[in-house]
Amino acid sequence: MPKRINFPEVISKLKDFYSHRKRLPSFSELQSLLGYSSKGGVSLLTSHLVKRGILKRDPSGKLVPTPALEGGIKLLGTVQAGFPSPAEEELIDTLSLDEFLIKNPQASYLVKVTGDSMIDAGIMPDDLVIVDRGRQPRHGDIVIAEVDGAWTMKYYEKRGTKVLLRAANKKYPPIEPKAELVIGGVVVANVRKYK
Amino acid sequence: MPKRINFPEVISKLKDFYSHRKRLPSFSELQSLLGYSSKGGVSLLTSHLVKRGILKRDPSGKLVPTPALEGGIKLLGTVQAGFPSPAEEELIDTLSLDEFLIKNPQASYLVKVTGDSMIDAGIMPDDLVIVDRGRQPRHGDIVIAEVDGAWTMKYYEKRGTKVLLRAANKKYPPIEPKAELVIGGVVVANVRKYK
DNA sequence: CATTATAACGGACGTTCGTCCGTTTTCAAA
DNA sequence: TTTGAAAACGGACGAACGTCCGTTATAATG
Repeated sequence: MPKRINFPEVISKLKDFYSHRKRLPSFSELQSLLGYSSKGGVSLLTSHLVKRGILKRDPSGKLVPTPALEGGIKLLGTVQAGFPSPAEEELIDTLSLDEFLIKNPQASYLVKVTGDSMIDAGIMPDDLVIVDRGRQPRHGDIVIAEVDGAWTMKYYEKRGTKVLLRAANKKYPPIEPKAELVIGGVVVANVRKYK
Repeated sequence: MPKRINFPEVISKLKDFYSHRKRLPSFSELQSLLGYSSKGGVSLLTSHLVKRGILKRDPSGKLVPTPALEGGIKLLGTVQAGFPSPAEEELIDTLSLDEFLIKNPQASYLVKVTGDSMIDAGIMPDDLVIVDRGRQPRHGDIVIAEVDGAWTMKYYEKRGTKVLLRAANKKYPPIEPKAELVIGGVVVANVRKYK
């Protein structure tokens, strides 16, 4: 039996388990997962993981995962910084895109973009935008609005007491809504998946 | 005591618990959370939640959350479809951005974009790109590559046996790497957060 | 070689967990 | 009013859980 714990391997197995099962393994599951033959050993191991910040204990003393386990993504500076080697991976911060992009999960929706009316703002056809409908639009926001019975995406701009809806594409003229302006929500993020 | 279960309220409380604690509540926790005075009642309730697809049971019989609980985001069609009312929310599919965008969590990184070299591809300064470094670049992919000691983002294009790195901005001329071309990874997604 | 610290073993123990089942309450339909 | 179905109560039960602790094994140090 070895004396050193292979942390990268343990962490990767934990990640695997958590991302597939959406819960942490119990001690006995960890036991067979990692090849221990006693629960005591597992107990020691988990205390190390807590020290390292891989796991933590919630108010009631139960083990819960930290962001490091939650299927998130490692965070880097800018491209210039280059890429980390596997050895230094443990130092890197992990981030959940869901939590990062979505403030109000209950009131947010993912909508596929059609048309090129916002292309100059970097929003292209087939992109997905995250729309928060529980948010008051402010000058400069991109909003989903109902215009003449159809829903479109536009910049929301205040001109004195009036409101102007402007596309990010010179092909389309700005719109000044007549009576009532129905806002479906504010675009809080744009997401594009390649391939 | 009522006879009908208030599912929206139960679901919202479950979401709350899961998104904050990263685990499901135990039966006794559910009991006090929902104001039951017996575990039997909770047991009945959970079986309803399983039937409705809010929870499910994993191979070992333990309760685990479905995507509907996992802090994900509701999925809609295109903008034209308009917005759902709270009443019909239960029907909507939920999606985790992490799982949707990231195939290889272990080998993926989030990198902040500097410069405007890919602006015609809709990748703007301060966007975040998800880079998968465990993937072979193919013709047309956007890659992170080391050119003259600096890391940049470019289209990866095959010209016969040679490789051309091309920016999505006419201001920058294409680059034909001389000797070795170091690829840091393939850009698999682009993410922009507003405000 | 002797010393020391860490890791794992192997049980014992008390607690919590979730299921089960008979009973009671509530509501709606007949 | 009677009947039936669904929801919750209230406990009992066995199984699983995680902690604890003394012992043994391993490896690094000097």
